[in-house]
Amino acid sequence: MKQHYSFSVSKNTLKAIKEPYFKASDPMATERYNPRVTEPKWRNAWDEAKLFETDNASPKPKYYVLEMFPYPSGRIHMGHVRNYAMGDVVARYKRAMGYNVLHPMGWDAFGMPAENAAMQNKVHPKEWTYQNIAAMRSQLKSMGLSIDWTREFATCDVDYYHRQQMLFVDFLHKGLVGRRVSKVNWDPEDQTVLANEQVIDGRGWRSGALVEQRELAQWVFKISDYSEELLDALDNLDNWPDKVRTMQRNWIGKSRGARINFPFVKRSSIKDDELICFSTRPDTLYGASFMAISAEHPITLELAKSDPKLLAFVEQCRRLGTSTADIETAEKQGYDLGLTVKHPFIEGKELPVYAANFVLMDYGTGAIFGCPAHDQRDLDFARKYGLEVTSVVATLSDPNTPAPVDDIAFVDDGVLVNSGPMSGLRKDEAINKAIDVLAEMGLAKEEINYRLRDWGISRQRYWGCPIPVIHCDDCGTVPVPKSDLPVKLPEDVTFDIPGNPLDRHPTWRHVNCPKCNKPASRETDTMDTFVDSSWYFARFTAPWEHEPTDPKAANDWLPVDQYIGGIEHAILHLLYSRFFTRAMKVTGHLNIEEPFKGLFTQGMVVHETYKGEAGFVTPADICIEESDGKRRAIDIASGKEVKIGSIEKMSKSKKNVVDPDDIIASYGADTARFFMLSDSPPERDVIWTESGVEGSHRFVQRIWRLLNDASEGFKATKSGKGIDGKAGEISKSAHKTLKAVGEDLDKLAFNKAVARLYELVNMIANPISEIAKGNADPQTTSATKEAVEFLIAMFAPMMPHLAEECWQVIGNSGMIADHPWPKFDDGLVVDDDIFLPIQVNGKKRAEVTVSASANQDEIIAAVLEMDVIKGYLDGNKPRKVIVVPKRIVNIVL
RNA sequence: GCGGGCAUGGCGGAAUCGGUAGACGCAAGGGACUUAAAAUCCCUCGGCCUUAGUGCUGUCCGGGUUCGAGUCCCGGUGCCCGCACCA
Repeated sequence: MKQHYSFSVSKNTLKAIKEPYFKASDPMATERYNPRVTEPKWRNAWDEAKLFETDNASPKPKYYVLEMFPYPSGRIHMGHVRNYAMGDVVARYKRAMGYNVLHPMGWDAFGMPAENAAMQNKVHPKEWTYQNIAAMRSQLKSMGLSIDWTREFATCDVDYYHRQQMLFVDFLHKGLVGRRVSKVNWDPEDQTVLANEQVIDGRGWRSGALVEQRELAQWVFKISDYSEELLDALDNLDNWPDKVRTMQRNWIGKSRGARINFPFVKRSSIKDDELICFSTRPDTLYGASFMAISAEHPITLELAKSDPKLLAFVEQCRRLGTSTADIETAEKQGYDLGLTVKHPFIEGKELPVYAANFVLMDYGTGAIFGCPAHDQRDLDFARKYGLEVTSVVATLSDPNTPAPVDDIAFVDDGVLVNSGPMSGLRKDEAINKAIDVLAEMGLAKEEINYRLRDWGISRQRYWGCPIPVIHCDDCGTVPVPKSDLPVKLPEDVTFDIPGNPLDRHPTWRHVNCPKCNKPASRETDTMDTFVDSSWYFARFTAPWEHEPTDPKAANDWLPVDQYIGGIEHAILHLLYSRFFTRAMKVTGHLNIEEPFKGLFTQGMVVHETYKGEAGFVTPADICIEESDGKRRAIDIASGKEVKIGSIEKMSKSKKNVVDPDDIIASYGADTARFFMLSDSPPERDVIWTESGVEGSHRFVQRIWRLLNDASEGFKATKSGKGIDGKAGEISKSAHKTLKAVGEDLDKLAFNKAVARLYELVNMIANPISEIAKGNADPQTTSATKEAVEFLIAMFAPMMPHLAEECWQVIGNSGMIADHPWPKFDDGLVVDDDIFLPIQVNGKKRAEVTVSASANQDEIIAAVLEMDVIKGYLDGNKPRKVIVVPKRIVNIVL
């Protein structure tokens, strides 16, 4: 039996929900709202009406809202609740606004955890995954999301990965896929390859193991061909957070410079005539004092064959890790190769060539010229090996003297000096000039370099989409013909030893070559799971199609109008999806470039941590006591006090997770959803607190009580606008709130919308009480009923079940989920009288209420007549009176 | 190191274009109702003050622009996020 969320304050509330509650003094009083009964009831009603099933053929304008689909880990967590609550508000709001809304759900279902579970628990990954999906689907359904479940799929469904294999084959034919033997990041723990994007601080993003470098034949998607386009198009994604765009820009890492040839002078045994390097600062060539090439550079490797000491140096560089700590502590090291090159500008000058540990083989050409005065790494290196340091850039403040360089290189903008044709030019001009001059000499050309590498997708795993390719000794790699697709995963596999089960399967890999029919073997690598999530949003538009997409449906629905998910996908998933959409355009599956028009990255759900003698304690086992203004956490089981620790992201290791199931069982889905939308701005982290949930739940009960108490009065009245007096005020508040909440929801400012709902309820609470007592006049009752209808419509996207129940209780027919968003009256959102603060010399001293039609002179006259103001004026005339219409009056003495 | 962001009561946060700082919620304190508790309702709630006011002060710190600055500009401090030996 599940223990409910046990805080001292909440116990009574929980008890009260379980038992009907009556006011002691009034046996006729309203029963408490019981979400356990009403929530399932309304979910059934929506299902039966097929309210959220989306028709592609509907003539209404389309709106596609999508939350990043979950990995089926087993149970949903609060982060999911927050994510899907936000998406559901948008979906329901847009639906009410008259859009044909597509709001689907699926499962990012391939991946390592299923294989880990298979190894640990002797359960097949497929079984484990589908069980988890079933459990999580039922949890998500209990949230009351307006999802079209008829479009649901999991990426591990054969139906889905079949289409992914079709896409792969199409990409292959269009030259978007390559096969390369290359150095790859090998995760020794997971025994698989990782993309650069999946290596964080030199460790596998999932396993945390130190990544090794290995040579492997890899399938790659040629994302780097799209570097420029992916970069340029970011400028137009103006409904994306700047932060994400910046991160992608940096990741693509464009830099402009020159590819420069340095002819060898002393060339030893090597056959190359020249050393080619890349530099973004060719302007500083006059300050060059050495050349450095990577330990992995072909010239280094060639020389190392006959030089044991050099070979030792190369191996030492390889051993050096790639983690942050290693890089920061690593000293610049080099090995003099005994070669020299000719300086392109300075007659007779030769530069020595070193192999160096700080030069990367996979950026630029793996070779650089060292200009110590204007590059910190080069300076460190030069100081260590006693090389000359020649400053050739002057500061802007002293443009004739080379900037002095001691331990810190001068890298800022400046004026070139002692630099031949570049002398006297500013940095940027000098770079252009250098490229021009070198180009004329035939020694260089302009070059753009990108940091972005091709996307290696081969994974030596079982639980992924098989790469539909066959290796034939005679024909090479042959794609599986489309008529032979899908290449299904075999189910009879074992996980008792590490490595890829597909590799050791007795029969699966043996096939005949589709071209020559001789015995051949299947590719046993599967695709990186990021491939699965790179096009699922397109599949949702027509998941029934035989082809990967129905291009018309895809073009009609895409791009996704509002995509919502975590910032952690800012680079990987979002960049891959942008590439995939382009690749799908090239292969005719759709005709757009960008998959996501609007992107919103929501913050995490965080919670306090509690630490006892035996480690972290979960919040469900804690009771918070408060006395003398101090909060203490008590472990319920032992009765001992535990330490209240820092606020952290909810995680199993910190044991600070709150199970959504418990919350929904105790308070209902609406309370959980409403709390997730309250208080914190959605892009920021939200702190889960029990008292906060209590507050949301109080609001639920308060609305219910108010509307129930007055339900007879409402049923007997038609709703309408109030003209004057109390009724007029109520209508103004209601219409103003309606306008403001609409604007807030358009901006996804859920926390502000929530605050306005509280304000409106505070405003109409008294009139509702009067109606309940039978004391209200008909006009007030009518205006209040309209305000209540607005209120229900406004919180319906946030608390959909409560909204239906309330809609019914005030005597309205139909379902609010199917009701259009109300329209505010322009005349009611402007005030007749305007309240103006009055400042004297910029400090607030008084206030005045004037008619909205009053002109500036009338306002000034009225203000100057006020006794308070006369007191400040002391008989003098003000030097100046500033009236900002509808804002403020400021009198300057 | 490079790039980006943030800083407002006891707490989460509001404050549209430079115009009443602290909406709304939480917590806290007081009161009503009750045999009692819970629930509910009402009140107080940035700080300071022998003058309680038409008072002073207050949005990380120091300057500036302005009739007026949480908001804009310059300089600094602290924290957070991303990338990182990228030539």
